[in-house]
Amino acid sequence: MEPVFCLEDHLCFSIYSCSRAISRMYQPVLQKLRITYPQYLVLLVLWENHECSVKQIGALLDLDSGTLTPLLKRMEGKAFLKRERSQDDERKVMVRLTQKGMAVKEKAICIPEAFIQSSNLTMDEMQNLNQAIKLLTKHVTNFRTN
Amino acid sequence: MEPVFCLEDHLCFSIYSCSRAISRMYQPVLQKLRITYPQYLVLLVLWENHECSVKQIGALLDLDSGTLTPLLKRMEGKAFLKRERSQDDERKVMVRLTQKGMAVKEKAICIPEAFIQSSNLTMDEMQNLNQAIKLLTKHVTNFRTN
DNA sequence: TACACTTTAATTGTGCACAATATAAAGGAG
DNA sequence: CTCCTTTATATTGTGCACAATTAAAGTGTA
Repeated sequence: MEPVFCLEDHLCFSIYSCSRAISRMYQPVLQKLRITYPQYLVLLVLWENHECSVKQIGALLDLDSGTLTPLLKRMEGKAFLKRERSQDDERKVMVRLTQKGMAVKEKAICIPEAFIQSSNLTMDEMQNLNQAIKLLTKHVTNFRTN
Repeated sequence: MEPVFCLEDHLCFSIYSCSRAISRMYQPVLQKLRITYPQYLVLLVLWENHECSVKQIGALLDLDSGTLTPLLKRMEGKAFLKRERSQDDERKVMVRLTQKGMAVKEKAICIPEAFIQSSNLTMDEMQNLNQAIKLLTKHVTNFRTN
């Protein structure tokens, strides 16, 4: 009838909807660890790079200081990490995991595993989908509406 | 090194990230129409079904009243729609587009078009990706972490 | 009819996202 | 060494998301 405005066909909607479905699926596990999904992403970054500036975390997760500053403060409040100004460059705030922050890693191992199981995808399908979506993100990001 | 916790390989992250990238891409166009992305989704629903209960909108968009009630009030405030209690069933709030709400449709035509262009995907690729993501959403939604 | 149960919205509270602005430090150019 | 620009974070304000609770209307059944 009106294919252009059919909700069903909106890829943007299925992606938006999928993203929320995933974080709802994660919720029970994350709640046990006393973190949220975006906080889990920050931990992923810090497990890979032991010390990071706010800027670096933002670049990796594509989040700005308006999101990260309060989020990191909450995580510091729960003793997952420390925030302190860099000595060399007073503009930078360096973020570093505490023992507790490093320790959650063991308990979080089930999270990517649960997702892989729930997804019902083979590793190949998963990687292909991942590549396709990353490419889409890249195109969408670089696109400027005249 | 540690494939399980590599941010790069997290499909959940690429989906989350893509979703935000898309709504940022839409932002300039949506701002001209004085709506947000979730509000655009509500309009998509109402362009298809002229009158809807809050419940029905929520079922289609997978959003609850905690999100929809204030969102719909804002849209009512901007005269895109009317909210009123159903006569038959006083529990239901029926939502109906105003002339203005219907009229935006013409101006919004560029939104799905811009997305299709920006995505750099053929119609086939788009539909395949859409199906894949919907299937993933379904699996993730039905999955219960023991 | 009385009463438990279900359904539908609204409300409350917390935590993102993100635009816009502010502030302070760093890094030049002259 | 100044002035100017850039960079890094913080702050403010608006609008989602969503869990949890409340309240009111409908339904079923003894």
